[in-house]
Amino acid sequence: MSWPREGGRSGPRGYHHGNLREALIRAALELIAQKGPAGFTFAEAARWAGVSPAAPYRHFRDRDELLIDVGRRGFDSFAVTLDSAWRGGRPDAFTAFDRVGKAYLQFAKSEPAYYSAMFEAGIPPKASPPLQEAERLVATMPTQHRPPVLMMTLHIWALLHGIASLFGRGDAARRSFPMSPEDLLEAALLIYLRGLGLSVPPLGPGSS
Amino acid sequence: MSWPREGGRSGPRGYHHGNLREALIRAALELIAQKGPAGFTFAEAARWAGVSPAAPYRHFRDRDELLIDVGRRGFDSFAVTLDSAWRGGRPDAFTAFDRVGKAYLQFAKSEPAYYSAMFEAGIPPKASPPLQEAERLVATMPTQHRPPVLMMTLHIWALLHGIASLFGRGDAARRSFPMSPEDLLEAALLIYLRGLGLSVPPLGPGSS
DNA sequence: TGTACATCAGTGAACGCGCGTTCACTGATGTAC
DNA sequence: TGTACATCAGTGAACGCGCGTTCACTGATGTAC
Repeated sequence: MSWPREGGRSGPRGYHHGNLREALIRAALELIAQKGPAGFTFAEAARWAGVSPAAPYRHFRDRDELLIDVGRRGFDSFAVTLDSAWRGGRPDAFTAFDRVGKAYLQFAKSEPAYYSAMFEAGIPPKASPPLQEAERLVATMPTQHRPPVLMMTLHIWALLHGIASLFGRGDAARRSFPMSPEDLLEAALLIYLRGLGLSVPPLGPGSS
Repeated sequence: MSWPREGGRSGPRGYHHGNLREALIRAALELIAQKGPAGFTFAEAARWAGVSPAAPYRHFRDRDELLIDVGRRGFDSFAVTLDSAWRGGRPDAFTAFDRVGKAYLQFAKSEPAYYSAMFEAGIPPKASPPLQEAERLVATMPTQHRPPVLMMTLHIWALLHGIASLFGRGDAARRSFPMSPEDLLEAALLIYLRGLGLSVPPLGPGSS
């Protein structure tokens, strides 16, 4: 919380906002989190930033350009989060990958606006971060047991996205069940990897 | 294609539409397929049905009531589709379940409007059809190998929803990869069930 | 079979609203000399 | 260090638009007798 001239109107702000571009992006995130990607308007973002409705046009050509910028930042931040959870694959590939999976769910929960801007606003995901992480896991497997890397990657991505979308969202779209998304994910990963012939830690309480 | 007085203006239609409620629902489906659940408007649905903007109020209290009706019909139709794919679990549970999974993907692809109205419009899914189908599969397993039924059910639902959302949608949100969603699903199911200790048919070409 | 009447399912005009977008403008900031 | 000026980043008024919604209305349909 240390960006200059933040939205809190602390002190005289003067004619120039100082950091309107950032303020608009944060406003968009706030509004998307509240009403979904389609429910956010340019005018409301301007109002939220305490600025006239014409001001955003100094920074974004139109509403879509702002939305795309939000999505792009989401992917960047997502990639950093997952990459840092991997921690060089230590102490072993499965543990590291489980961490990545949980970071994925955590991101979907704590940044629902980013998540829906990325996966529901129709923005092409370029090189999707989860793909790269899954490939890392496969690369640690013994060659003879190694399944088609793309297939396995897509399986795990689909599983993560499914769990995150159905059970792990931080917004109103969440469905609630007696199991936490994290436990659900860990169990599914163990079962899936065992099905591939890997020896994985036993499934049980306290393993998370 | 045999509903009375369809939108095609064939012959004199007269003052009364004849089947406006149905026409509005079909208009909503068309518009949702084009622009997503948030992009459809009451007024445009009326225009699409060839009727004045006030007419829909004779059949739906407001826009939301129409959307909820669409979602409800989607769930009904979804349940019928999956149920019929199960075909009493014949000739064996795995084959039947694979059929259900493919019917799931097929539904998401051929009815993207229903699918997004059901899972993205914030409508509570009540008793979700996929849950019931997964429970049927678990019920056929030998007792000693039977995993927690709810867990397995949620795993498979998440996998289906993930594959459908990321790779198998019929609308613009689809991502393309060299593997078909159906092959992806079948392989994932086999690996997962094998991970649970079930003996399943070998994975190979021609198995779909 | 006809007629009178109630009800149903539309019309179309009107309203207030918020949005996206433009325009000429102006206060604030940075820079050359 | 001061001053003149260019550029930047806002203002606020205005526009046309489509939406949701209401209203009194009217044509079409069904029904009692």
